[in-house]
Amino acid sequence: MANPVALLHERLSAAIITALGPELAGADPVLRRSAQPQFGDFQANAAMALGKRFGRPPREIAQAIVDALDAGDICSKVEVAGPGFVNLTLRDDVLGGVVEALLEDERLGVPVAPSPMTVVIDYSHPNVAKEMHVGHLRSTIIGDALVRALEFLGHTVVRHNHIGDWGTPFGMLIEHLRDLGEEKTAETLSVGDLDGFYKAARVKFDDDPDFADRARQRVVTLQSGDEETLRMWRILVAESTRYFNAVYDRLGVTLTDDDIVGESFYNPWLDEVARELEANGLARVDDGALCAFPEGFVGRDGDPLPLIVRKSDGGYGYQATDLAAVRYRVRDVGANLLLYVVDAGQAQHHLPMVFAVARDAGWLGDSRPQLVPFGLVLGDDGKRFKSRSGDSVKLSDLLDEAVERAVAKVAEARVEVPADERAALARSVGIGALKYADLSNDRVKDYVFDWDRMLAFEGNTGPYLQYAHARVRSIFRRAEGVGGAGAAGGGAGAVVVREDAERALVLQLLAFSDAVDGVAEHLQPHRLCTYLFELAQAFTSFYESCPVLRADDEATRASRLALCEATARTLRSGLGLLGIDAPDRM
RNA sequence: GCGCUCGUAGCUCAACGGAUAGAGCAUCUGACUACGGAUCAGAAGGUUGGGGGUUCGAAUCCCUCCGAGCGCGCCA
Repeated sequence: MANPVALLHERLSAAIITALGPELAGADPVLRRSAQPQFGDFQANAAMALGKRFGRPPREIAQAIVDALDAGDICSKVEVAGPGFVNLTLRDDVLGGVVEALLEDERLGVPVAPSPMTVVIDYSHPNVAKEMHVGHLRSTIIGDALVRALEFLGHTVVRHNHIGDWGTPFGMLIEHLRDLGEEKTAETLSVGDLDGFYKAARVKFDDDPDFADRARQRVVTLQSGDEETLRMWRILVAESTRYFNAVYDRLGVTLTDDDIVGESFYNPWLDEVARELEANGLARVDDGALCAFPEGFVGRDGDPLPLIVRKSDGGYGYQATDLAAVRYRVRDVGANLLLYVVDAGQAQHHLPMVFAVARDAGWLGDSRPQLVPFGLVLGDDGKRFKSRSGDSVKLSDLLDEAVERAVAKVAEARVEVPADERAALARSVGIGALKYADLSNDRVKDYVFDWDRMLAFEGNTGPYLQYAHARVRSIFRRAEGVGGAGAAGGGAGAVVVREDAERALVLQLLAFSDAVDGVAEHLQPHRLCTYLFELAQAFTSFYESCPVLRADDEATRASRLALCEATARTLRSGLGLLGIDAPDRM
């Protein structure tokens, strides 16, 4: 049988039409999981709103829908309750069929999106010759999780790593490179001392007027396209991206060099962007700078807030670059949806202004720009997460510590892990814990960083989920060892759902599709985290109360093995969509 | 001053406008000759920052006040 929930949705829609008339075609039956298990498996909440609309008691409407509903092949019980809820309980044989179908389906019951989009997603965006820190961590892993979910749903996703590789600081950085020598520069950047390099340049810029003059001059030379200056600029970019890639690799994200479309990429179009805005009357010169004043943005004094397209010195800044990027992503990439995974505080004026100007200029067409803002990482003092020295925490140091702590945890493992697997396992656990701790919180809120909590094997953590997965896998190792029937492959026998714990597990397996949809629709990875945690809990509960290998009879054993198989695959797949490994043993 | 975001159990967090606001941690009570106890079963813990409003129904939407964080002209 196809997904019984989807079927039920169709039948309820049909019943609404039968009961209330054809004008209700397309009405949402408001089908949800039940608030409480004792009410049933699902509830349909449409009757209350419809009662209002038709001026009839909601319970009467609910009863009419139930009378018109043809769902005997799906539900064992359908009843009206409370103010007008329709409570629905699925048949046990239907639930058994669900698991059999899931095991036949590579996609684990997640359909592809009916109307696939082309999505450009702007995330990670570190700055050349500048260290990556926790803010980049959030952008990178949230963006990466969204990418994976959107791609899984069949959308075309174009990653844009909008690295900061252009603009004023490069005068200073290139001059510092010249002073330091190319070889020494490459060495410094490749070992990851990006902050050291940047700060040294900064200090010279602030303290040495002569250096500052050279730096300012160098920006002009760079932007005018001087080949020798560009060559030095490329050294900075190449060494930095090599370092970024090393971090991405450790982090296990999908970004590659092919995804780098930095600020410099848009340089050739900036003049055109400025000219077009000026010609359209959308920008005018104010205080020497070419500014656009989109409606609805006011500054401190209540004056219109400018978006500075071209600075008074004739140069272009990030605002022009972002305008050109919108134009490029819509016109040349063909994006329907533009996502920006950015710090919530950082771009609260800037990007909405860019969107407003781009819309006024007609560059957006039917495409939709969408901020995907995220909150701060806080220390246990409730303030912005900092290292002991008070600096922002280097992302690479954070990764080191995560793996280091995981090594210690893995050493305590009860199950012998072969020595050659230990390093990889510690990495999977440490990095997974770090990512899960971040992704499991509502993206837009600040969250408190706590090593002990994230690496705990109890509670809503990465390790708990990985552990649940490893336990299921362990059953299969044993089953194979014994050589019993239906050992590994699964999907062989009929699935019989009898115990409460089996029922709860199957209902949770059935909800995977909604969880993935929720991530894509709301751009919130934490929905999948919550789902997987509940799945892991449903499994361990089943695991405690329903013997698998020692089941009473062969049919039950095969049925429960199939449940285990579906659980393991869903856990692995779900963790995979979050960018987290699912080791077979830990 | 204006704007944006947030405020839920002691702590960390959930909850497409739906029923009695749910988890985890910590606390307390149970279950170990274990298909992996890094677990499970259960108890206790709440005026959803305060006050109004809309709605059959509000943690969720609107207004207001309080509190926290962030932003507001040539840096990104």
